[in-house]
Amino acid sequence: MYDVHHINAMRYSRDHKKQTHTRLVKKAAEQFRRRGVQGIGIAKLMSQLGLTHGGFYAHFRNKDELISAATRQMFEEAAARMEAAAEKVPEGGKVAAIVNYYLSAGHRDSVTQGCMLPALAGEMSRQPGAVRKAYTQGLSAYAARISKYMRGAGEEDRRNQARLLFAGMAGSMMLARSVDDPAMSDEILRQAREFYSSAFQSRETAAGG
Amino acid sequence: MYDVHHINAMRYSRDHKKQTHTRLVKKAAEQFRRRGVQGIGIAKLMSQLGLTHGGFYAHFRNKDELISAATRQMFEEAAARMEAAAEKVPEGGKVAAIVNYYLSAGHRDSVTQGCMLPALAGEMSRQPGAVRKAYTQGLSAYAARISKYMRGAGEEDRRNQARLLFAGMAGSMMLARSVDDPAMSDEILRQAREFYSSAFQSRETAAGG
DNA sequence: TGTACATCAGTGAACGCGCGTTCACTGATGTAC
DNA sequence: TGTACATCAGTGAACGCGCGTTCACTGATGTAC
Repeated sequence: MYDVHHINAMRYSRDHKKQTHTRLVKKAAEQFRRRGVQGIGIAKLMSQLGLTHGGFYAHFRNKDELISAATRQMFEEAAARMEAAAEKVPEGGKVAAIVNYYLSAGHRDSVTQGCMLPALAGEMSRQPGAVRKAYTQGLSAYAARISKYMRGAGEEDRRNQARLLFAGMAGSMMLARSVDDPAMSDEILRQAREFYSSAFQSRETAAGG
Repeated sequence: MYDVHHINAMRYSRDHKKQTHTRLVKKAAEQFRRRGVQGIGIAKLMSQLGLTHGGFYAHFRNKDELISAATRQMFEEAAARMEAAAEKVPEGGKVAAIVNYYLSAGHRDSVTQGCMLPALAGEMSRQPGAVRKAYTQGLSAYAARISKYMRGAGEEDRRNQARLLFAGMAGSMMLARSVDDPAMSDEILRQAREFYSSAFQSRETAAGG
């Protein structure tokens, strides 16, 4: 269904532009998390790919479209990481594994690779409609992918549990990152790990699985 | 201990400048929450007070000092609101009152008057040292003022409980504000109210009132 | 009571800078013949 | 195999704009005499 029918005339390899597009979205996803959506401009972003700013508009109609694409990318990345953390442990420990991974010092210290919620959700309420739409869909998809590890009466309930858990963990991570004092930051994470892993037990544990 | 000794030569009333200072901090606290710290500039802020931008530097050395002052103001305001919500109800219901107030649609819809955490904590980790210091102190003072309503073995434990509760509620409020869909937003708040008011019971209830 | 002067909160032009966006262009490539 | 041409990802000058900050100034006031 791609436009593969008129592949003719290209400067670089067949899918060079697609690769540039991908690199751009990934770099944006990193930089937005590190500096905030307003904290990094098109020119700086493009120069970090070895390109100049004018070329940006061959890939996106405007900055908001890039923000939307980066938002989808960030949710997708984070969901994959959470699944990876959960898949490493046996049934019954999966929620604890997710909580311990999410609320780890490693996750705190790698903002550019982590969940977007602690870094960017506060700014999302100030974004234009198109961005918020992409964000809301991304968040729902995120909760849906985590739901399989949660306790709950049905799929919808499990998704709500996942959303509640991630909202809470995002709040604690946000505080752990914003605070001045490293010891306080560690304490915030430690207390949150304890609280959330006991409050949300694994689906299988609860079911006796 | 004020500089009241050389009160001479003044255009307006005796404490006119102090009043302007106060108005400026309050307006900044509103606008920062609504638009983000980078979303409102000195010129716009001053013009909202009927003043011009140049006068700003008679009140603050730079924008960061205003951010610090506004941060203290926001924590102070929020703490007072939480105490007011708690004082309205009898012993045993105070944590529930705080949770229900914090996670209300009213609080969600009045960003400019609400707790700064859902609106600004994400940006705080990107602020310069002086701002983060004021923020960290403000947060600790906030937790200390709420601690009297919390369960816990000692004062430190109760402060930690308050911080954990507010981190979690801030995360849920942040999601409720960022999401596109009003029904989803209401659901996020409803589920969070249920979860946090049952997870954190009042000090007096736990102690047997 | 009347005049000269000092005070200082606030004014507004100017600064260098970075932003998002537009657009005429370049030049390496694949294709047609 | 060799030449002319079409393609198009990326270039870079230019746009209008808003930012934080500086600084010489203004003008209403209180004080001194």
